Amino acid sequence: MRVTPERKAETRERILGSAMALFRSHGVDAVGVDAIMHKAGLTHGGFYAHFASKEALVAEASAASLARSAEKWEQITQEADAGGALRLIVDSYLDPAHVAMAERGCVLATLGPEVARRRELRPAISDSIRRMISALAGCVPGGSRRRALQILTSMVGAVVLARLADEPALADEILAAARRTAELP
Amino acid sequence: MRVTPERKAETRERILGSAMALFRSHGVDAVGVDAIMHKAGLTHGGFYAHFASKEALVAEASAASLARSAEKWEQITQEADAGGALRLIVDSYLDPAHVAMAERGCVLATLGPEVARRRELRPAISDSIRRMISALAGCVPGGSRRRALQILTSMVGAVVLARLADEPALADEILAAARRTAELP
DNA sequence: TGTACATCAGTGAACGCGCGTTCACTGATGTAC
DNA sequence: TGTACATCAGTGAACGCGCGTTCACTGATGTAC
Repeated sequence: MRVTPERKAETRERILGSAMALFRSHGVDAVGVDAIMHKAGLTHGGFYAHFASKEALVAEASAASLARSAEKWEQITQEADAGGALRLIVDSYLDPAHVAMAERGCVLATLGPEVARRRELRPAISDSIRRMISALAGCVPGGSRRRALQILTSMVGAVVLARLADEPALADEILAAARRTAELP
Repeated sequence: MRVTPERKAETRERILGSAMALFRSHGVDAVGVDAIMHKAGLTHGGFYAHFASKEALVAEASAASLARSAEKWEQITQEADAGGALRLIVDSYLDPAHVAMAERGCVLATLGPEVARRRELRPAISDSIRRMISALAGCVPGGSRRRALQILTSMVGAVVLARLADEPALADEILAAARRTAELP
């Protein structure tokens, strides 16, 4: 059943979206092409009309997920004053809701080590990391890149650690400490 | 070929050691029982004389790897004065050599998200995290638990991010920023 | 101490299963006249 | 505008392959007498 280019693009986006959510929830290797296509409302055979291989999808999905985060941060810094933007970014990142909803969470904290093992993905991921650092630096006193890195670094570590905590109290303590590193009470 | 209990225990440790290294290098799902046993100098069939299943090995290997890190930190705090211990822990964690050698690296940064998805592993992992926090708090001014959490959090995030960097300069900048969070130049 | 039997760590073939990928087919839509 | 053919997104059966696990077997060592 032939379809307009627009509808084909929509289907492709739907597959990408399903993949982004499933990879972040369960990890790249634990999610099959079958599950991704099913979540997108299709059957597995049609996958190869949109992507050359599962690996190609992994590359595109992880890069796109993180680029979306970078874009969101850039928007926030453009729409709010420096202090407000920093608060918005940090509070939403260190929100227990972010910890709980890995399927929509930051790729750095959900798939960081898995993505790092695929060397060919690093350039695209690093581009988004640089954008995130710049966005943070733009709303930090003095525009300090080092301060931006300190904040990014502790936010990513905090979410990774909070997800490992077996008690909410420990997770909350971890998130609160990272909030302090960003100099927010 | 029957064997003394001591030799059996040695073999078991060898399998565990192979698994710990391979999981950290390539991820849990990318490493098969076959590869683990081969690295231990055995054939795959013998695996089940030592572990009930691959999942049981994953649980034991990840918990043991992290417990070893916790133990190392505790030893350092006992053998050095506070300032020296903090410097030793932080410098070795934020060493580019740690970033490069994932197979011997901290489980939090190599397998954090993967382990977090297996809920049943969280208690054992959290126990080690608590020990690491206590060890750090013991060598931080005022014994501050919050300071310990801030340091742990940024160290884990820094290693995750440094492994994603496509250029050594970016990785070094990330590690240097985290070193500053620990108030080391 | 020496002999006969029991044990069981480790081997390697075999198992079922789910994976990524391929392929013949379909039918709705695009294009040519 | 209407008709005939070409295209190709999506279907679902089939493929080879590697995985986790099982199992009959082996032979070195432990135990009983």
